[in-house]
Amino acid sequence: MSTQDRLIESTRELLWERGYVGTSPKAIQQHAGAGQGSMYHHFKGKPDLALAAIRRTADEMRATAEGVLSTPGSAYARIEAYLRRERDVLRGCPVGRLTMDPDVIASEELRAPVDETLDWLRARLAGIVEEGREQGEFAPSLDAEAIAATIVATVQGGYVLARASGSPAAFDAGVRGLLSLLAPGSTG
Amino acid sequence: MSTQDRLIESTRELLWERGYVGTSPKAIQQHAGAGQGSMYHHFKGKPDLALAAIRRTADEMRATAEGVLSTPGSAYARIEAYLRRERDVLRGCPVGRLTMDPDVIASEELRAPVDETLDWLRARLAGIVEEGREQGEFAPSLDAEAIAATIVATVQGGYVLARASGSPAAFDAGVRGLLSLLAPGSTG
DNA sequence: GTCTATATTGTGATAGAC
DNA sequence: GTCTATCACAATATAGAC
Repeated sequence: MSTQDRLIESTRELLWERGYVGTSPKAIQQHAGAGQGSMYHHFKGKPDLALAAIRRTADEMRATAEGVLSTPGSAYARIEAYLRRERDVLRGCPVGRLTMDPDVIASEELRAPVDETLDWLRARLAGIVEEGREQGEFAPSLDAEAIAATIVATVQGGYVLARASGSPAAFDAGVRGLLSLLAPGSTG
Repeated sequence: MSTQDRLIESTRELLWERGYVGTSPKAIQQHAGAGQGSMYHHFKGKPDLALAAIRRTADEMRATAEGVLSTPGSAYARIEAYLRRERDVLRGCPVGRLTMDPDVIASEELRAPVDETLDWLRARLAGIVEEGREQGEFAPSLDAEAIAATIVATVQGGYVLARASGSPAAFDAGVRGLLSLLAPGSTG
C-alpha cells in the first residue's frame, strides 16, 4: 500500500473513531507511519485528505448496502437482510456520524458525499418498498419514500441508542420493532 | 444570572453546536463573558463543567418529553404528539449528539446522563405503547419495548438525515412513515 | 470571585534539505 | 517523495495578585 493510500486509510479509521474535529494531522501521520512532508506532499491539507477519506468510505458503504439490497427475494426479505446485516454497532455509522461534525456540516464539499450516500440509500430502499407495495406485499396506502426514511433513520438512531448504553441491544430492539411493523400480514 | 450559571449555559450551547471535542474552555469563557480564573474557580476543569452542562440539558430534555407524553389522549395520540412536537431539527438532539463524541463515550461520568435520559425515554414510551396494546389500540402481538426503541431511534436518526441533507424534510418523512405503520387500524 | 501572567503540549501548516 | 526544522496560534491548565 502506498504512503498516499496509508494516509487515506488512516484518516478513514480516525474519522470513524473520533470524527473530523477530533482528528489531527499529527495523529493521522503517526497512524500511517508517515511524516509531515509526505502528508502535505500528497494532500493540500486536512480538509483535502478528509475529503478523499470520506469519499472512499461513502463508496464502500454504498457498495455494501447494494450487495445486500440486490439479493433475490421479496421486498420484505431484502429490507430485513439490510436491517439485520452484521454491523459493528458500537462503532456507529462511519458516514452518518459525520453529520454531527460541525466542520463537516459547515463545508459544502465535505458534506456532499455524506448527503449523496444517505440520499441514495433512501431512494434505493424506497424503490424496494414501492416494488413490495405493487406486488401486494405491503398495504396500497403506504408511502414508500416515507417508509424508506423511517428505515434509514431507525438504523442511524439505533447506533445512537447503542452507543449511549454501551450495548448493541437497543439497536437490535429498534430493528426488531420496525420489522414487526413492516411484516407482511402484520397488524402492528 | 450568576457567572457560574452563564458558564453552564454557554457550555450547553457550545456542546450542542460543536460537541465536547470541538468546544474549548476559551470559547466557553468568551461566550460567557468570563475570565479563565472564574471558570477554574467554579469548576475543576472542562470535564467538570461539561458534566454540569450535560446534566442540565438532560434534565430539560426529560421534562420536555414528559410534558408532551403526559397529556391526556390515546397512546397513539401521545406518541404522535411526541414525534410531531416542534423541534429545531437541523440543530439535532443536544443529548443524542453526545454519543458521537469520543471523549464523552470514553468517560463513564459524562456518558451516564446521556444513557439515563435515552433509557428513561424508551421506558416511558414502552409504557405508553403497552397501555395502547392493553386497550386494544395496537395488535396484541406487539413488543412494546421494541417499538419504543424504534420510536426513539427514528427521531435520533431523523436528525442525522436532516443534517446530512441540510433540510428537515427527511426527519418529517421518517416520522410520517413510522406513524403510518403505527396508526390504529392500519395494515401498513 | 475575578483578573493577569505563565507553562506545556498540541494543531495545522510552510520551507527547504536530501 | 520523504525528512527535519520551524512557526504562529490554540488548548488546557496552574499561580498568585487583587
